[in-house]
Amino acid sequence: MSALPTKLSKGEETRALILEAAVQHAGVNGFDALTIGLLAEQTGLSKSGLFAHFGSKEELQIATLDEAVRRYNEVAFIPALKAPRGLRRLSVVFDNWLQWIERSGLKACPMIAANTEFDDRPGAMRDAVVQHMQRMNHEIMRSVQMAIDTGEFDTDTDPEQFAFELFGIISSCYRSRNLFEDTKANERARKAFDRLTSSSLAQKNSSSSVARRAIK
Amino acid sequence: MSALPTKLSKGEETRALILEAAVQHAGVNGFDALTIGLLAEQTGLSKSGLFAHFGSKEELQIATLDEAVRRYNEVAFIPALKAPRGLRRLSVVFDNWLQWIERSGLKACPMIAANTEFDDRPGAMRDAVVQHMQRMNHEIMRSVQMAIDTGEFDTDTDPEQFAFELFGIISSCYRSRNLFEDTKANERARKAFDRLTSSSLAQKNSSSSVARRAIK
DNA sequence: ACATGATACGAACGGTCGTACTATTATTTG
DNA sequence: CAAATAATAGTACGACCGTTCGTATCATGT
Repeated sequence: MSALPTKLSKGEETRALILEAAVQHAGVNGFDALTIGLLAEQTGLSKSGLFAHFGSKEELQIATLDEAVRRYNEVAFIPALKAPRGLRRLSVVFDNWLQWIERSGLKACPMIAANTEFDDRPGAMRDAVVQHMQRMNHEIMRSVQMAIDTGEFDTDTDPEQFAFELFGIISSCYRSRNLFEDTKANERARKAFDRLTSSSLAQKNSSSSVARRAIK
Repeated sequence: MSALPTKLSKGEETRALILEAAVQHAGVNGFDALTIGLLAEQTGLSKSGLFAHFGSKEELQIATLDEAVRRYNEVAFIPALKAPRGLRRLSVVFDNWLQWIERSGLKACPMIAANTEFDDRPGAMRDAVVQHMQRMNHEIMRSVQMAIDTGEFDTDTDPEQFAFELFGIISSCYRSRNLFEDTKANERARKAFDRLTSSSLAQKNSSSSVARRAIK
C-alpha cells in the first residue's frame, strides 16, 4: 500500500520524528512558535542535534509545512482520486478535506495556520505557503473542470470562483469547530457545499432537492 | 460626528498611540509578535514606560484586539446601520466588512489573525477572541433575521447557516487578496454573496439574475 | 504656586531565542 | 573489522524576551 518501502537511515528516521512533533505544534501554536529548544525537549534531542537537521529555523518551518502538505495529500487528496471524475470526486475531495485533521491525528491544521501567519510577511516561508496553496487551488479547479467536462456542471461554471467559495466553506468550518466549538460545523459545511454545487449544476431548472440527490 | 469629544488625558493619549501601532503590527505579524520592546521603539517610549500601561503582555494583546474590534464597529458596522433593515442593510454590512481594512488604513485584519492564532490555545486571549467573534456572529444573524422579517428572505432561511457561509466568503476574500494577490477577490466575494442571498430569497422560482437586481 | 498623583525612564533580572563552533559518539560502508 | 561518514551532544554567544523596581519628571487640580 505504501509508496516506497525504502528503509530509512537513522537521520531520516529522527528527522521524521522531529517533523511529527513539529507538525503537531505548528498547527496549534503556529510556525513562529516552532522553537528549536521546545522541539528538542519534546523529541529528546539536544538543541544543536536537532538544529543540525535543518540548518536554520526557516528551513525547519518550511520542512514542517512540506510535511503537513505531504500528509494532506497522503490521507485526503490522493485517496479521493479513486472516485470517478466529476461531481462524485469533487464531493469526496471536499469530504476528505474536512476530515483530514482528525484522520491524521492532528489537533489543528498547519496549513490554515501558515496561511494567515505569512500572508503578509515576505520571505521564503511565505513563498512556500503561496506555492502550496496555489497548487491546492489548482487541483480544486481541475476537479471542478472535470465536473464541467462530464456534463454535470453547467458550462458557464467558473472553476476559480468555485474554488474561491470552497476555500471559504473550509475556513468557516475550521473556525466554527475550533472557535465556536460548534458540533454541527461539518454538517453546515456539507450543506454549504451542496448549495454551492447545486447552483452550478447543468439544467438550471432543477430544484435544489434534486441537486442534493444527484450528489450522494 | 464623533461620539464623545472628551479631552484625553496624557495617559489615554499615549495609550491610544501605542494601540495604533499595536493594531497595525498585530494584523500583519500576529499577536504573539506584539513584543514590548519593538512597540516601545516604534512609539518612542521606553519598555518599562509602555509596559506600565498594560501590566502584562496578555493585557496588551487583549487591549489591542479590543481596539481593533472597536475600529471595525466604528468604520464598518455602525455606519451600515443607517441602511434600512433587511437585505439592503445586510448588503451594506457585507460591503463595509470587505472594505474596512483599507478604510481604516490597516494592512491586514487583526481579528482574522487572532482568529487562527488563538482558536486552539486556552487562555484569556482566546476567551476574548471567542467573545468578540460570537458577538459579530450574533449581529450577522440578527441582520439576516431582519431580512426574513421584511419578507425578502424565505422563512425557512437559517440565519446561523447564512452567517457561517458569510464568514467563509470573507475568509476566502482575505486569502485571495493577501496570499494569491488576486485583484478580483472583492469581485468574487461579491458574486458569492449574491449567490448566497439569491438562494435565500422568498419566491424560490426567481432566477439568480432577478436576485442580483433585487440587491443593488 | 504648590502639592500630589500620574506618567515615564533606566537599569537589571532570569530566561529563552537562534546560531556557531568543536568534540564525541553512532552508523554505514568497503 | 577498520575506516569513513553521518548524527548527535556540548558549550558558548549575543540578542531579545517579559517583568520588576526605584527614581525622576510631568501634568493636573486647588
